[in-house]
Amino acid sequence: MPYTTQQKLIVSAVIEKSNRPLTPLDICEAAKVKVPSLGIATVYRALKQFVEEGSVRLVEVPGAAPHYEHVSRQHHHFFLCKQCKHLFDLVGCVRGVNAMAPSGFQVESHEIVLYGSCPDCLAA
Amino acid sequence: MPYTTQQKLIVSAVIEKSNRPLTPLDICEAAKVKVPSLGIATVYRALKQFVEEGSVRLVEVPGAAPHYEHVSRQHHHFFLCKQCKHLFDLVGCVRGVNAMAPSGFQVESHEIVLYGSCPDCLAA
DNA sequence: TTAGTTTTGATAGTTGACTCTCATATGCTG
DNA sequence: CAGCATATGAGAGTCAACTATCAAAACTAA
Repeated sequence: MPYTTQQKLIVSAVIEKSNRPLTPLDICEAAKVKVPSLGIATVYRALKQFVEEGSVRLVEVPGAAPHYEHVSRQHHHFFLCKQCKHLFDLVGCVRGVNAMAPSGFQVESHEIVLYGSCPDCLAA
Repeated sequence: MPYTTQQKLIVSAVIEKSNRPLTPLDICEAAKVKVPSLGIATVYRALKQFVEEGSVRLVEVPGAAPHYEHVSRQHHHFFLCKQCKHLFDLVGCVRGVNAMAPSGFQVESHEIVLYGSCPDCLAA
């Protein structure tokens, strides 16, 4: 049975407190503030465990590295800034998306991603 | 200035004639029928040139390898079968997608992907 | 055709995202 | 707190998708 360690607690806290999906490296950076010796392998191991337990979700977006977010966040989609590569959340969803499939196709889920520039990069 | 070679002509023809997006390996396989000695590096070089010229478009979908398609194909989105990993085209698009972005964000494009099972895999 | 430039194919190398290994450290249970 | 199970960190290894290298071949303009 898994042990509860400082590293896992910090990694979990970082994900839970973030207001956007994070990459394993983002998480490692942020967690090092509390546990400076933290290795990337430990972050990956923690993420794997959390995803299996169901507390964290993998977010895959074309054109971006894999990100992770806490499952408590509701159904939503993403905005990927082409300049800084940051992923932002979009609130809400468009109706009728699943109806785009032709008959005979069974839709299980969908993903919507907008691409462009975020306010910060537009200002710079 | 770029030369016009047999290899590039074949690669271009393969992409143009396909009714779905292809991976570099798909393209290499198909083109080898005409140019058996074709190397994968040449396919990548041709793809890079075509994308720069604007005649071919890169299609990135999470859960699938990078695919390429001819730009003459109209705006559309994709259905990824989770079983056979084939990418299918969807006709049409949903209105109001770009309006999902909060003010301050500049949207350039969007991508919609449906995930599920295709008719063939459902039948099997 | 010739001369110069570009392209090709085979293969080695690179990159990013993990995953494994193992000695050491930490957490848990009695 | 003793003793065993699990976890950690550092670095090596893996894997897929490219990308660089370079001698030989193909292309183009004159």
